[in-house]
Amino acid sequence: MLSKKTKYGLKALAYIAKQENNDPIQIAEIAKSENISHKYLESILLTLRKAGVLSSKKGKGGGYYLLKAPKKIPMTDIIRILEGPIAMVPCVSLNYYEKCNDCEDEDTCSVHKLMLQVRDNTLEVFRNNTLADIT
Amino acid sequence: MLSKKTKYGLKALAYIAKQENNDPIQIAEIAKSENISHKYLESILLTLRKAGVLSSKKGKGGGYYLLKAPKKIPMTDIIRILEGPIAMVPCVSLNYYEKCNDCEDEDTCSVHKLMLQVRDNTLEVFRNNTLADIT
DNA sequence: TGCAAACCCTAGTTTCCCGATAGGGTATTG
DNA sequence: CAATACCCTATCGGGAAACTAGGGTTTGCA
Repeated sequence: MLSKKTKYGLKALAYIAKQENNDPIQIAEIAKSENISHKYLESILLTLRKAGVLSSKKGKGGGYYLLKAPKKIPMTDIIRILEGPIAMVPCVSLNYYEKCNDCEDEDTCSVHKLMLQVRDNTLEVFRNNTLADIT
Repeated sequence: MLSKKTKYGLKALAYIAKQENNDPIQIAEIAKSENISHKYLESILLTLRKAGVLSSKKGKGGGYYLLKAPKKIPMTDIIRILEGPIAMVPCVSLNYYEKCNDCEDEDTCSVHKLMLQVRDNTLEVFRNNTLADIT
């Protein structure tokens, strides 16, 4: 299941990407439009800023804006920042690999093989979609 | 992320399906072989039994056995029993649909469109794999 | 018949983390 | 300098996930 953090983050990014120009958008505006708690959204945008997807401008007239063109931002990046691993099991994760402590051999593990297929398919969807595609 | 419940359940089912004949297998044997807590595995197998995937035999020499041939048991069934919805968001779930309370129109929702693609791809993997494929 | 093997079942308990809030700090504009 | 808006850390409640406890019931075999 997708966390609300990821969902809200995606919606917020889509909202920002939807703008004509790249002027900073205020948290309050996004929060109101997308029905997200102001404070919670703030923490999510902060995460995206630290990860280098967004940048911000302080003070009056400030807000958040994209650092790259929406077309240049693949879903894989955003999902990994907000949700973490794309794989359903750590032992098939590319970026967050972790060995299972209950199974000895991954090559013969029944779950491993199956989840590898799921990961590959999901990854393809996220790779073929950029922020521009979901606006 | 896949829950341990699902992971353990899949491993246990694969173990049972791997047997030559369909003689009952004891919980203890599976638990030991797959490094799963006996009691926890017991509750998982119980779920699978109630869902009609497994049946059991009580008393000495008893255990769990499959009700259908592994080839006839698609992954979709097992995943839905153990994990619940396959979709990452309730609003794109076939079997567990639920409307988002934060978004008004699903057709214009950026998250909705994306997650629909993911669901379709994941579903295809689970439909094309039966228990026989993961043994 | 009786004991031991195994499953049956309910109800905890513990741990973890998600979602959200609080409360201030800091920079910028006019 | 005052209002605006982002910056940052800490905390907290609730709920689910991952087991655990403790018995009950059925069955096979000596």
